[in-house]
Amino acid sequence: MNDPDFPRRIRDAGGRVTAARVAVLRCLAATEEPLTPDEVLERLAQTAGPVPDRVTIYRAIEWLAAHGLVRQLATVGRAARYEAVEDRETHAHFQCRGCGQTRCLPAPPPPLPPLPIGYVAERVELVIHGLCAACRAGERR
Amino acid sequence: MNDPDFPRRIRDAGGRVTAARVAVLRCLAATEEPLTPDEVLERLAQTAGPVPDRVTIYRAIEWLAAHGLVRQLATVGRAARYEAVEDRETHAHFQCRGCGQTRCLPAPPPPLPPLPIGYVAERVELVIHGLCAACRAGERR
DNA sequence: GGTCTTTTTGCCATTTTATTGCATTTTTAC
DNA sequence: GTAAAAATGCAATAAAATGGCAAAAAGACC
Repeated sequence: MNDPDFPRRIRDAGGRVTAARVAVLRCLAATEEPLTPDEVLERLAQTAGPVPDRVTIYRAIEWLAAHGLVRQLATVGRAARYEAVEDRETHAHFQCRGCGQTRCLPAPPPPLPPLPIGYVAERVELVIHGLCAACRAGERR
Repeated sequence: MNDPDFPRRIRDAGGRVTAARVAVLRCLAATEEPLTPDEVLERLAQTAGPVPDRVTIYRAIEWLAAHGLVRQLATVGRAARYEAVEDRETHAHFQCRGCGQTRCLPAPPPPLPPLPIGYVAERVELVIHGLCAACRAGERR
């Protein structure tokens, strides 16, 4: 498991420890599925304490992403989705074309194809497009 | 190689053959890299003939995607990106975190991880996040 | 704890990307 | 050529994200 001391992780990254950053990081770390900024806001709104402004959420996520505590996923939806960076095993992302939901799946790390010269790879992401159980049941067949 | 008879492919998909659909499909098929709707519009604007409205481009892409002639990629950028569906060899997508550009790379098809029951996979996409040669040179090191 | 400096936040306005409604035009079948 | 169905253009609207700036909070120092 990862160190759940979010304030320390933020301080170690060289930033100020603010309520918004801690709340956003905790929210993303506590969630199974990657969330959009608005989904983070919704969840924080249901928690005790003051709710940060939407713009603050965006900026907190931006800062967390720039400092490697959170990462943005490749998605087909309109809104960006983020997940906390944990050192759990590698995983892929399933994305439902029906409801747009994204969820993590355990998966071995895929092989890295050769890149053009001068290019550097920093991360490899496997995205499985398809239909989730609920959406499949909902489609007329 | 693929059949370049775009009107026929559109008719075979069960739709009307319109100038906008043919132009959008041809544009995407003629381009190395996946394009955003606005990039498609830019390119069509530089071509001879009447330029379709932006909304028409959106709707043409939507129709083409719904009928399997075009597909939307998983991206981290703000705008959606599309590529023509060709039966060329499988490929991955490289996405530069500097300039946001997306390009195709030849790559073997990645293994499909097991899915939760009830889920169906329709496509697997491999996304390599990193820096392109130009952006890497631009970053201070 | 009090004071100072720097960073972050909240609010408002704005931009970018995408979607909807509806009258007009185009496509296709006959 | 004509009629029915579908697609388009235009204007308005929605959704997601960003920028500017004054007020507030965090951290460093005493």
